Amino acid sequence: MTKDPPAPAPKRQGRRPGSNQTRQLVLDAARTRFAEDGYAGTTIRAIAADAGVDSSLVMQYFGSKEDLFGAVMSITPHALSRFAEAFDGAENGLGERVARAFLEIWEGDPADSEPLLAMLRAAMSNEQASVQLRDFLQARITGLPGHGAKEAALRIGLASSMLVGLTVGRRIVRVPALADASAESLIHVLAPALQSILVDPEG
Amino acid sequence: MTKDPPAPAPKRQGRRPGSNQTRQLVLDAARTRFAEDGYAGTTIRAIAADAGVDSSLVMQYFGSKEDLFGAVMSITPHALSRFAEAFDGAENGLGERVARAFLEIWEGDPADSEPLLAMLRAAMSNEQASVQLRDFLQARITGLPGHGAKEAALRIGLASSMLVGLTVGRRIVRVPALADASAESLIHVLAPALQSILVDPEG
DNA sequence: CGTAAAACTCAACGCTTGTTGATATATTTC
DNA sequence: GAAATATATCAACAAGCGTTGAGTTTTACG
Repeated sequence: MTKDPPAPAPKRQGRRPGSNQTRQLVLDAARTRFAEDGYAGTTIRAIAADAGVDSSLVMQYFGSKEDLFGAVMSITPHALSRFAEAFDGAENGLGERVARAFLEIWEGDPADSEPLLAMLRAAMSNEQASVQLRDFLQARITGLPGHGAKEAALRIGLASSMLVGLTVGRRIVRVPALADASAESLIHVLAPALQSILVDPEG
Repeated sequence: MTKDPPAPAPKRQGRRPGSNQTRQLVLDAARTRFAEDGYAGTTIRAIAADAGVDSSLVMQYFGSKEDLFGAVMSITPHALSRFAEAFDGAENGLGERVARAFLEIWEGDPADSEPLLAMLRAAMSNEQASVQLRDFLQARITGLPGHGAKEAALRIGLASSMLVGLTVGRRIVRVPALADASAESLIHVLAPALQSILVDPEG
């Protein structure tokens, strides 16, 4: 039980921890690169070049490529709340609300969609990303009114994977029929399908 | 218009082109590796080790990693015909037939599913695979009765991407709710959704 | 000023990668 | 057996990778 050294005024001299500006620059470059090229396809050197710094600075900031990737992969609060509010509310129109929320996020600010894209692309061959995406989807899978727990999990899992598939088709494989379609025409076909998955007509 | 040299009996001497056995061994190892680790994550050396040969032999047979990958990626005739017959027939029950055909292929012979898995995994970061998968999906996108050409393309595209998403969830990200579900319980939820995508109730 | 700390760069390391040419071993025909 | 051709191995390459440690510049405090 010795007292901690008081150090009430630890004002050390020297340069202050500074602007975080470059760090954010690196983070942005990494986010875009990982989203574009996947985990294995992205190099620290390329990220550093995009950010206009030396590759060792990237290491100094983030420790390793894996750690940098971990720092990039995250669902923004905005995207998260957008999903949550779509699931809230009456069963009626649930399918359309979810479809609309999903498409809005993907058509909106890249800062919301790029981490998701990076996660998805990397989840194909990187275990860390795979676990993260799995946990995110799993977290969405909770009580859905009117079903047993097991069937509710299956239904939300299927709905999520359907949206994942849509993103793969539109943004990654870029199937023209999907990539060129307007959000409204997608919703028109998507909404009833999602509704039938989420709300069993016989339930 | 000079006559071609007749060369009726070009019986050259030397060892005959032989068994193709090793070549097939390499091809099998490559198929499994690419399906498991993706394109970037797979190394020629690993494939060669799996097949029990030297890595230069792989190069000698297939020229390059890209060419080997091209030789691996292919939809088997069995899988192809299974899909085609599911799309044939009455609108009634179309969703269930497609869902059933799809799951049968994935639960069946790995020789049918592994090239598809390799293709899908690699399509996330490899342009060649992306194009191949896009062409395959695009080829499926043809006349669907009762709709205009553009809407038909959108509907089949959406149905396909939904099935792609299911595979991502079950086989790649391995979301427990999907990976552990039985084929029957998946079909029970999937079939009505596919039906609503493929056959517009208002059409 | 001097000094200390942060921000940043430079040059190199050990390693793995796809790919290559030389070389050795089988197998077949003359 | 000799020659020719297929099959397979070996050792090495040039390039790129993540990563490291030492060194340089910039900024802030005393």
